[in-house]
Amino acid sequence: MAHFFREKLKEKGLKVTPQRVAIYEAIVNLKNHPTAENVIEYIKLNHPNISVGTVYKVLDSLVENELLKKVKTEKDIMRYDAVLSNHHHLYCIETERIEDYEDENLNEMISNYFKNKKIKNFKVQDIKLQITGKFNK
Amino acid sequence: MAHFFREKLKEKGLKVTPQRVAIYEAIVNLKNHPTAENVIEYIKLNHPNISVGTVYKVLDSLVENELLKKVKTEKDIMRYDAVLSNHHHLYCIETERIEDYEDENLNEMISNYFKNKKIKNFKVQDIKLQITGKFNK
DNA sequence: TATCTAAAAGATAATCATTCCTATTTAAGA
DNA sequence: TCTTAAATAGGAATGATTATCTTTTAGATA
Repeated sequence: MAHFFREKLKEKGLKVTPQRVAIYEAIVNLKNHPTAENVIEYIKLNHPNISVGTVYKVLDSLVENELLKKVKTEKDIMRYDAVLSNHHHLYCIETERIEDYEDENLNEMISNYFKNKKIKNFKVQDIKLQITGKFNK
Repeated sequence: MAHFFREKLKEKGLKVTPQRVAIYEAIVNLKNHPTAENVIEYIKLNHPNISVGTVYKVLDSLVENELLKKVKTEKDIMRYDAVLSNHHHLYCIETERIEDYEDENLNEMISNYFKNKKIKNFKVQDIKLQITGKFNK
């Protein structure tokens, strides 16, 4: 995992720094699509000297270089996702929980639909589902 | 339009104030899913005495009372939508443009799909598509 | 129509996540 | 090991949003 990340950084011409590795690991370990603040808090435990500004900068540059994804939320706070494969999200209406949802059949069905049905004046590049609902206890 | 809004306010037990009407009209007139700031700027033209705090408070309460919807964006800025019917959004990757996309057939297809295919431990309540791509010039 | 009252608005201060700035440090190629 | 551009630390600045407190007002009631 860390190895994959290091390789990806190199590919993109980014330096492999302990800060970047720690921040990436934080996102992976934290699960549930952490916010920048979640990451900062988590990072502090084992890397108390990594500065807040660095976390923001690293998150931005990782998103820009496609090593992380941003997840849209109802709230105005950004959350981050280390899963890069094409997937959708389940949003819980009761809690802040967000889970990944992968479904190849669904992807295929939708992609077929838009092969026939064109949207006027718009070229589709990517389709993501926000599936809102409730997790069973 | 303004009439519909006034009735809705009454239904919800909210007072019909000039501020609320002006802010609602701003959202409708501005099209393209304005931000709070867009609204503030627009409002200033004809209602220079409506305060910034009021705009935020009104937007919040209208969303809470389902007279407006929030639109998720890549950026961490919330945008607002006066269209309440079930619809999806087209996001332009080049500009900030967001357009509504209504498609009954699509809704039906997806809803059928999830009638059969259940998601484990999750009760689906609503599904929204974020369709990313490019508008033709 | 005048009175009353809770709700709403205004004004401004406070908050707080994010960005900016600059000196210092460091990854990694020569 | 040396060099240098890139990255980080630390802290100040920003700016959107929220909170607070006072004044105003919508709308119910008499």
